[in-house]
Amino acid sequence: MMNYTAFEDCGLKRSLDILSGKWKPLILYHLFHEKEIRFIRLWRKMPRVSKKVLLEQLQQMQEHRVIERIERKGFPPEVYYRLHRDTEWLGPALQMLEHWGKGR
Amino acid sequence: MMNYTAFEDCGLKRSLDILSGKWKPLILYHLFHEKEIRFIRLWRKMPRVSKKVLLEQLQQMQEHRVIERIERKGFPPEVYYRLHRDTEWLGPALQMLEHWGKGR
DNA sequence: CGGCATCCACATGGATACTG
DNA sequence: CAGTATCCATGTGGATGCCG
Repeated sequence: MMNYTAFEDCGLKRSLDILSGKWKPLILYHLFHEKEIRFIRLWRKMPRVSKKVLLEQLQQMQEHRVIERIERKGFPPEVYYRLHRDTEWLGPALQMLEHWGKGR
Repeated sequence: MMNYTAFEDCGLKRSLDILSGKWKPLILYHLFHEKEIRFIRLWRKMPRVSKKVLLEQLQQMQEHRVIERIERKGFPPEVYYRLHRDTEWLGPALQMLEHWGKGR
């Protein structure tokens, strides 16, 4: 078996804190599909979240460099979100979790 | 890039719900190290959790087949916890998360 | 349209004491 | 020692409305 000493300072906890929550996995799902998605469109895909909460989740994910925010000036405003590069390479791990999760 | 259609039914959300929380990542950490650990010993390693909460977390993890509970009859009672086999093969994914988490 | 400000409900975690 | 029962604090998510 592998050496799990790496868990010691619990980056694991930090990751899980960052990626989990009521809506973040769903957001991740959509961003893995669309690469770049406009806020209003993302919101329409998740009709059960309030705008406030969706925004909060997105902001937290920005702070943790899970996603990036792209703003195109003008009126009405246009804001897009996309995965951060660092998150893309996490894809395989997330897919394992996805697969594992289906068994429960 | 990979095909992330697998996220569709959001096993990802289920996994993250199951593995995250205030103490579960820590519990996982200890179990990845010790393989089989007695309740009281685990508790002493996590002095800031109340016994009640620790027990709750362990029970939930049992229900989701993340860990197994082993009881050795007698008095005083002896109860051990260990990772479920299905969780062990998740190790690599968790290590990626561990590594990724350190960067934030 | 994207983002805030309020106010609020409820689930989750916590302190403590008790039992077999 | 392992597990339960109470009671309680608080944070996270939610409904709604306003603003540039």
